[in-house]
Amino acid sequence: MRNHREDVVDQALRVLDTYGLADLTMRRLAKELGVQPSALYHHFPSKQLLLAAVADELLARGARPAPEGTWEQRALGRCTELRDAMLAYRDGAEVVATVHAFGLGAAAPEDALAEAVAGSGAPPDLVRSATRTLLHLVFGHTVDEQTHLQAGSAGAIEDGPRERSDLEVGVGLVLDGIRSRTGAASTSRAERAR
Amino acid sequence: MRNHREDVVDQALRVLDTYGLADLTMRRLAKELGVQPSALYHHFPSKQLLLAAVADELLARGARPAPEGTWEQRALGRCTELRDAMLAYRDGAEVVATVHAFGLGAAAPEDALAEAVAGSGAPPDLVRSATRTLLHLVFGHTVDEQTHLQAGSAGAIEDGPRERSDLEVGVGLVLDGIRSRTGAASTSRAERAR
DNA sequence: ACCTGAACACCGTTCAAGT
DNA sequence: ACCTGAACACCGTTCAAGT
Repeated sequence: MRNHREDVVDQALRVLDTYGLADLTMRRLAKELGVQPSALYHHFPSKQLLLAAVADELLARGARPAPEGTWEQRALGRCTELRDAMLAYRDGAEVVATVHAFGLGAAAPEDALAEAVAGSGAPPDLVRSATRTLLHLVFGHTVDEQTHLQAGSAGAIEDGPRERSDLEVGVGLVLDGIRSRTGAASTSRAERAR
Repeated sequence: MRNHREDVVDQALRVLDTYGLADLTMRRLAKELGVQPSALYHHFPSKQLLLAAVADELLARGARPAPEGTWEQRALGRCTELRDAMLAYRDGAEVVATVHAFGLGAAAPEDALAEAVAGSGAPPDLVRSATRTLLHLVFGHTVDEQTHLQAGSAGAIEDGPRERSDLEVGVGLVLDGIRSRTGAASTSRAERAR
């Protein structure tokens, strides 16, 4: 029955998707792996760090080839890539958002988004702020969306299209904001606005 | 020892601020009130609904008089009001964000922000999307900020100013985005962008 | 390197019964 | 209306010991 780290993460993702985050407990996961709960601590020092690995793997599985086009199209592409990756697993958005709130999780998704935003030509400080703004927006929106999708799974009328456009509108507002700061005036207005 | 609903919420806020969200358990709260854990279920049907009442009270205590000025100034005022209210209690941002993610909590804070955003003259759909965008931004940012503030309380160098400006930059980007959609072209570009 | 067995110190919630 | 007492079905984590 000897498991490796990857087996544990893989089974955790399976438990998450099947039973939800509330049932993704160390004991439940151990049982599913045919092992004692204490055995998990050979692979991860805490549940929190196990969850971080789960979030990283979840996002890695939803990764897409780098988007092409204008920087706006690439930024929007990265945002929807994140959204779709989180929606692909039950409670995926909550897992990723929680891990991020604890300051854990890989930096790759944020870096990829920052690369696209940097394409605007904005100064580094603004790129950093704008990237974090977009990340918060995608996380918050997707947690909401997933909650409603999962709660309303019994409902007849699906409000998927409205949700989708809602994220795109939000991202669009931020991208417009970046453009309005980097486009017209070459005076460092963003610097003084602090 | 007979407690009312408000006594329970008040004590919960005290426990939250003193020991943090992880220690705000039904059993701990009951002990602090000099009561059996089961007694709390006379006042609230579940911990989740107790937390919702705690989040509402926390925001109510941080409420400020309606801000004046342009709609941008009023919107920013509402965002910083929310931020400051959450930062006033230990783990306040996490409590409010969690309650909101579960679809609970009062609508008043969102309504107040929506009122300011509506001052832009944007169509109702855009006001709704922009308001939710700002809310996600404020929650996400403040959870991050509070995590860092509490984690780095032992550190010598405080990065408060950078954090503060970071939220204001993010909000500014969104407000600029709204203006760019409602200002120049009166053609309903926002409608077609869906 | 990976796991067992047993324990420690907790959880949220229910329910019959008391005043 | 508000609370007690007791129970049910769980948690995350530690640690000595096994192979």
